[in-house]
Amino acid sequence: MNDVARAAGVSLKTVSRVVNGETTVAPDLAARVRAAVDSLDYRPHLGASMLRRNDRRTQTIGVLLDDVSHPFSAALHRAVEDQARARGIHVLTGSLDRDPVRERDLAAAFAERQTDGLILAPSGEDLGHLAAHTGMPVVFVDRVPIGIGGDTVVSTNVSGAAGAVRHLISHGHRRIGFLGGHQRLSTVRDRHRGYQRALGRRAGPVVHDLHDPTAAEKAVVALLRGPNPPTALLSTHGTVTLGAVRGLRRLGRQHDVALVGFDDFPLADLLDPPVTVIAQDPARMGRTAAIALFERIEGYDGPPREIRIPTTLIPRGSGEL
Amino acid sequence: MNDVARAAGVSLKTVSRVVNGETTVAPDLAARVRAAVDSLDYRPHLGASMLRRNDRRTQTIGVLLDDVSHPFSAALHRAVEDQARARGIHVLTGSLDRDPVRERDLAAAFAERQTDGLILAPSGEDLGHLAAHTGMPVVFVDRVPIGIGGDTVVSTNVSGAAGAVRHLISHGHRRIGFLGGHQRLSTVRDRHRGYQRALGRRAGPVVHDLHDPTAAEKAVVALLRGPNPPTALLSTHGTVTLGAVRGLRRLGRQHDVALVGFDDFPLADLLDPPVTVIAQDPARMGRTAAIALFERIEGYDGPPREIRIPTTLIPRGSGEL
DNA sequence: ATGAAAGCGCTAACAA
DNA sequence: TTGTTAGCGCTTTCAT
Repeated sequence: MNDVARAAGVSLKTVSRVVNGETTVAPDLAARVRAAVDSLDYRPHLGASMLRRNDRRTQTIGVLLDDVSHPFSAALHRAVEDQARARGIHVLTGSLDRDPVRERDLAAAFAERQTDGLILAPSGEDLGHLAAHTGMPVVFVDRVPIGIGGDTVVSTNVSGAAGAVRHLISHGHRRIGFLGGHQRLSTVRDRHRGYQRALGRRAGPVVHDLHDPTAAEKAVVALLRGPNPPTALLSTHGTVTLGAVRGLRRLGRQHDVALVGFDDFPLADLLDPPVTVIAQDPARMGRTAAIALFERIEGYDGPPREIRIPTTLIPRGSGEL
Repeated sequence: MNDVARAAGVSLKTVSRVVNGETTVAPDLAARVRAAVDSLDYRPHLGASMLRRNDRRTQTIGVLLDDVSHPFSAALHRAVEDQARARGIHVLTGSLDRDPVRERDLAAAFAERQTDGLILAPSGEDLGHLAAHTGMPVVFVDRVPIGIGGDTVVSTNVSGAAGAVRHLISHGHRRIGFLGGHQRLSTVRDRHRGYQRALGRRAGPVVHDLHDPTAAEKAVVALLRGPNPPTALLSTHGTVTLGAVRGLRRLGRQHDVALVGFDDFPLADLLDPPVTVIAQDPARMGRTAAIALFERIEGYDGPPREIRIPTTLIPRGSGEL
C-alpha cells in the first residue's frame, strides 16, 4: 500500500480509502490510485486489514461435516456455500469421519483462523470444550450435540421413521426389521424411537451399528435366514439401504421382502423393484443452518433453537410389497 | 498475549515462545504461561502471527471445483483434504458452476486471504489474469487451462474414449453415437477426439452440449427414432450417462442398444442391464494434484507438468450387447 | 478532502 | 534463558 501511495503521489490513507470504496476521495486522485494499483499488481491483505478493523470479521465461516464426499454432506455443504456467497462470505471445510479428536482439533484450528462462525455435524461425543474454546457462534446440523446448547437443524427423524413403519403396516406387514447405523448418533436413536413408537410392543428384530453396505448386506441375509424372519425392513441410512438392497437380491427376495430406507439416491427409481425412501432434504438443512448462523453472527441473541426439517416418504415399489 | 504475559508474570515474548513450542523456556515459566493461557482462554491469532512471520504461510489452500456437491468434485475435494490434513493445512472451497466470473472473483478473494496455493478445475475461459493477479502456485485438475501454463492433472480422456469405442466395435457395433457435454471443455473435446480416432471416417452421429440428464434423455430418443440410428452409444459424463439410461428405457431399447459412459456410479451394477463405464479416479486426481501443489509451495520450480491419471473400462453388460 | 500518527497481535532481530 | 524494540499491512483517530 505504501508503494501504491508513492506511485500515485498520495498518502497511504488515501490509497486505503480508494481500496475500500470510500466516496470522499477526489475523482482524479482516485483514478491515479487505481492506475497505480493496476500497474503494481497490488492486492489488499485481508489479514492485515482485519487485524486493525473494528468489526474484526474475516468474512469466513467453517463447515465441519462427516465426509465432504458423502452425498448428504456434499449437498448440505453446497447449500451452505450458496448462502455464504450471497453474503460475500467464504467457507473453510473439513471432514470429521465422526472422530471427536478431529472435531476438537479442527474447531480449534478454525477458531485460530478467526472464522466468524461454524456449522458442525457433531460427532456424538461431549462438546463442552467448544463453548469456552472457540468463542464464535456455532450451529449444529443433522445431529443434536451433547454437552452444549446451540441452534440445531435436524430432520424429523422420529416422525419420519414412524411414518415409514405405519406405511409398511398399512401394506400388511406385522414383523418389521430395523437396520441401524451407529447407535451413538442421535439420528439413529431418534429413528429407532420412531420405529418403536409405531410398532409398540410388536417391534421386530433390531440390528444396530451397521457402518457400511457390506455389514448391512450380511445383516439382512442373517435376519432372513434366521428364525421368525421379518417381512419388511426399515433402514436408517443411505449406505445401509444400499447394503439391504444387495442382501435382498442375493437371496432373491427383493420382490418378496419390503424395504424402506432413509435417504434418497439417484437411481432408486430404476432399480427392480424401485426403492421406497424417506428422503431428507440436506440442501434445505444447509440453507437453514447457514441462515441461522448468519443471524447469530449479526448479533441475534435469542435462546437456542431446534429447527426440524421435514422428511418425505417417496413410495416407489419396494415399500408397497 | 499481553494479558497472558501479565498473568504469568513474564514478558510477552516468553508467552510467544511457549505458544510456539520453543524449547528454550525454563519449565517453571512455561508451566506458569500455560496455566495463564488456560485460565484466560487465550487463543493465538494466526492472522497476526502470519503477518509478522518470515515464511508468511497461512497453512491454507483454496480448492475451486465445478460443484462441491457433484460426486466427482466431492471425491476429488475429499482426497485433497486428506493430503492437506496430513500436512496440517486447511482448505477453503468454492463451487464455480463453470462460471468464468466466479472463477476470477473467487481466485482473487482467495489471493486476498493469502492462501498458500490453489487447486482449480478451470472453467474453460482464458485464465491469463491468474498469473499476475494471484501470485500463488496453482495446480489445475480435470481440465486443461487456457491462456496460462501450470501443473495439470487430467484423466486419460483420449485413450479412455478410444478404448471404449474399440470395445464396442469388438462387440460388433459399427454405428456408434457420441453424447457429449459442454463442447467448450477440454474433457469433452478430448473424449470426442478419442472417439474419432477409434472410428476414423466411420464416426456416427454426434450430439454436443448436453448439460443435464433430461437433455441427454431427449437426445437419445431423438437419435434412435431418427434415420440411420446408432446401435451403440458413448457418453462423456455421468449426468449424460444417466439420461441415456433413462432414454433407452423409455424406448424399451436398453437390452438392444449398447451403452458405455464415462464416470462410475454407485448402483451401476444393479441396473438392468448393468452399466458398463469408463471409470475415472477422482480421488487419485485430487491426491496427485495436492501433492503437486505442495511441491510447488515448498519451492519446486520445474517446468509445468501434465499428469495423466488412467481411466478404467468396467464391463458390466450394457457395453457388451 | 487529505494526511500524520498510533496501534491491531504477533514475531524477528538483537541485547542483556 | 529472558526481555526489548521495531515493524508486518492495514485502519483508526484525530488534525489540517
